[in-house]
Amino acid sequence: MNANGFGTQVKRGVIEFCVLSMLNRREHYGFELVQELSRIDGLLTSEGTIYPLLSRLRRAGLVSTEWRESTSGPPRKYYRLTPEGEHTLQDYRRQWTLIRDAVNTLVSD
Amino acid sequence: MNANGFGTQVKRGVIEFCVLSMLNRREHYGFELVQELSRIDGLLTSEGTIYPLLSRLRRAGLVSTEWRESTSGPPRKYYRLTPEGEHTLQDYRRQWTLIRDAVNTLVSD
DNA sequence: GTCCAGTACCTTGCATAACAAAGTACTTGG
DNA sequence: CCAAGTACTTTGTTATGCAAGGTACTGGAC
Repeated sequence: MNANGFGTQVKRGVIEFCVLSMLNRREHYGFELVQELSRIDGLLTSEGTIYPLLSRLRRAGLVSTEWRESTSGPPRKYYRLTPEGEHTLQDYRRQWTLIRDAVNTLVSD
Repeated sequence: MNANGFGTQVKRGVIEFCVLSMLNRREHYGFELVQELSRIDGLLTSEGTIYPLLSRLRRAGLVSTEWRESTSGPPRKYYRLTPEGEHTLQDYRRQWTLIRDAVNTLVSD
């Protein structure tokens, strides 16, 4: 309800969209997604958000995973979009554009 | 998770923002908000969403209410922004701009 | 050689909120 | 007189962000 709540609630919707978009560009591992998103003003997030999200995307068949060794730490689990994931992303893009424009119209004073 | 889920999740964040913006322009009663929002493509909503939201805004001190008779139906509960509500709206505007631009940058291919 | 920070994964529990559904009550037209 | 529209409210379900805590490996500082 307060200032923090707004960001939280909006992010609830857009984080999944952002993750799919990032995976559409190239594969990422989870920790990397957390770091890259958190570097962006307004999208600060944490492992407790991203890892469960990635599990859901996997269960839904939108991403596939592959373990790979790292030269400097624990192994990493890489995620990439499946064809179904690409299709879903397209759909999200349409919906995002719709909602974004609706909101911009409504809230402009 | 599916196509419907996306809209739901994004709306979870922006509906409150939209309602505050609409109340900033002029007072509205609840049913009216449901109808006006639902006319906008991408913001379809229902009474089960708006009435609890208005209660929360009232409890948080962001809106004030006033019952008024209608010439054509049951009495209406009108909502208007409090000074604190206006302040919160300003804050939401900043956050929305931040997140909107971040998402637009991220998801543009 | 031991300790601490960093990397990288995962899970549990809590709080929040959209929505469907059902309920109340008043008004108007057929 | 009763169905449909207006208008408000509440209950239960479900989803999800996040804090917090856990595991495990690596490398540098002391």
